[in-house]
Amino acid sequence: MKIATWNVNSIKARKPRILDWFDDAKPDVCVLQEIKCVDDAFPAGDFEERGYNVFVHGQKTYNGVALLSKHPVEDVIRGVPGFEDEQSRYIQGTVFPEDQEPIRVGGLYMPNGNPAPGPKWEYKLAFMEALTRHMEESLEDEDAFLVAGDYNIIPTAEGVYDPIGWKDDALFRPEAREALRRMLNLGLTSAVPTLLHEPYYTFWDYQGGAWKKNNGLCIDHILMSPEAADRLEEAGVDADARDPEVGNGDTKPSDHVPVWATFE
DNA sequence: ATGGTCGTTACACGA
Repeated sequence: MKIATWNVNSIKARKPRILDWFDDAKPDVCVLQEIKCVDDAFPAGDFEERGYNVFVHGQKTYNGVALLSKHPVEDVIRGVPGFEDEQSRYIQGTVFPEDQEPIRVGGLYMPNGNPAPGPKWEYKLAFMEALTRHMEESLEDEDAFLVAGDYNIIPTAEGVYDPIGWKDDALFRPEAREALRRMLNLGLTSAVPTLLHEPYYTFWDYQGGAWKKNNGLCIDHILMSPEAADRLEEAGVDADARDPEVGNGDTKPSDHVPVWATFE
């Protein structure tokens, strides 16, 4: 079973590229971030005709997340439990494959947090704390659980092309890296680094020719509970999706690329 | 040397 995450930066602007990727990558489950539309504006039909059940936690202009699954989904949650939030940044559901054990899948769009310090940074700190608490509570159930998405956190210096230049950025500040380590210390494991033993990026800014210079960041992650990690088979990053020369030339790429993992 | 991001929205903001 293949589970993917992708910050698409507008479902409307990106639709042809997204559908091409779905037809090629064929994820069983995919969480999308920054869909930038309300629930009713999400093009559910395009995914339903490909066999997906569609769950949306939308928001106009900013944010918005979705959960797509070829398998039945139950217990859908919108928003981080216990965290009052006007912004649509989290969706979760329990996926029931026909011939495998179920797995709870969370789709995350963490606040960016810039500029730091300031109210946006404070919001990010509060969100990270609430998400950590939700992860901790979820782990008590001791079943397969993962949170995939745009964490907006660079884990280590290997995850940024210019660590010194980014040291005060909300994506790389010590408090953000600490928050991610706190999640890992709960017992969660990051899927891609477990199997890919080299640095990698998942985001390249639109500005400054970042893609051509490979000025990337590693900010999209899949964190797995021990029970999910035990079932991990493969994991990867579809970096080609960032290349304007590859794929649908009429549609510009997202600044993020899909990150995925497969489970037995 | 020149211009040098994108998406949504509306003439600015967030990333």
